[in-house]
Amino acid sequence: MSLPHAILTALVEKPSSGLELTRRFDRSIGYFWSATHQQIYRELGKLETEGLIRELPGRQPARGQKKSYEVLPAGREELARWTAAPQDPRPLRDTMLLRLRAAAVVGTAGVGDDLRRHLDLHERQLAEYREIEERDFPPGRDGAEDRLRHLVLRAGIDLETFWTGWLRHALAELAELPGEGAGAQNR
Amino acid sequence: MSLPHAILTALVEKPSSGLELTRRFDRSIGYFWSATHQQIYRELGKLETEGLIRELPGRQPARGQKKSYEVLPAGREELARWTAAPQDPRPLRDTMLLRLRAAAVVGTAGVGDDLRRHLDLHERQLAEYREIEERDFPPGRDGAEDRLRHLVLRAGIDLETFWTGWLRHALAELAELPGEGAGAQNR
DNA sequence: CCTCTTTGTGCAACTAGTTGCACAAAGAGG
DNA sequence: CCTCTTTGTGCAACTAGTTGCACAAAGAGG
Repeated sequence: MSLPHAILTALVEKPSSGLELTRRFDRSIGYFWSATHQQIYRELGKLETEGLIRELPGRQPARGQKKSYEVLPAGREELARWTAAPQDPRPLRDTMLLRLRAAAVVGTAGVGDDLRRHLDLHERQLAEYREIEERDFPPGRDGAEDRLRHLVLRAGIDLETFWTGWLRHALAELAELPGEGAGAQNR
Repeated sequence: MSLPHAILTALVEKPSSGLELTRRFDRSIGYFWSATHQQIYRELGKLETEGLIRELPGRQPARGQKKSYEVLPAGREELARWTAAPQDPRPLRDTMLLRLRAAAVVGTAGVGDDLRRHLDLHERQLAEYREIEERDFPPGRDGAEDRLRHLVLRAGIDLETFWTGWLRHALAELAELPGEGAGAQNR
């Protein structure tokens, strides 16, 4: 439902080839809408046949057969339409929360290690977001585009802040419980 | 990947029929692993043929042909195994963030209303979580099961707190931007 | 009694997302 | 030159999740 619009957004920001898009998804757009390169190529094909994007003209095939795409007016309209349309937030699906709930009935053996690992992952992600913030959003810029993008980055930062805080709390709770590691069984 | 384990967790907590599970997913487990009744029935079938759960014996068919299931030892083992196994957090996919990023290039017309609507939804969810907290986790309880479940609820509360805070911030930012509602176009 | 609604279970078809390759061209290292 | 790796594009098969029904039994309302 949203991948085509994620790609349209990326291409409006800057026309790109499939691989460039893949890279940009890994670094930026993908922070809140992840996609694999296979998904991206498939979707580029669809968007092209639907007439929302086209191959950038005036391009030598360069290395490989690298094709670059740009967004057509119809694509921009579709993106604007989609952006303005109301949408319900998608229901949460989080494995770690589910696992803790499961641990309440089958024991907490093993989860502590993975909580620590997740804490580390989220700390790295948070650090990365902060670097991006310092680099791309120095104080004093206030174009509309910058402010909106900063707002989105802010969400990422706040989310990771929530996770690191909560994971630390979870680890502290777990430490107080009897027999983690020994394979605590309740009932 | 995780639906069967969500169901196993729910069934270990309390044996149930398909409909009861559906209700419990709407109220509790589903807060962090949502599922439709069709998914649930399908999965119950699979879990039964795999020998992880079985129909509760000694049950009159009551009304309809209501079948209740309970977890077998093999199911409990599988759940414990899954809980202890390391798993990567699944990449984020959030439509609202994507839409704001899109709004940065195609204009913010229309998003304000939906931001307000989302704020309202998240505020309700937060209120609901807080009620559950007051009702189910009065101060002073500290069985391991309760503490773990409380921890999970805490994550829900903190997440909704993040969303309400961020959405308010987003609305404030948007109000400062030129020409929302008039269909702001950049470039 | 007879309809109408609610409760409960489920199939079928579809869409979205993932996994596992395949393969061609170009450059790197000997 | 010849292999080996990297870059770039993509197909095919699968798994997970969603949507749209269908239908039967029980209870509610006249």
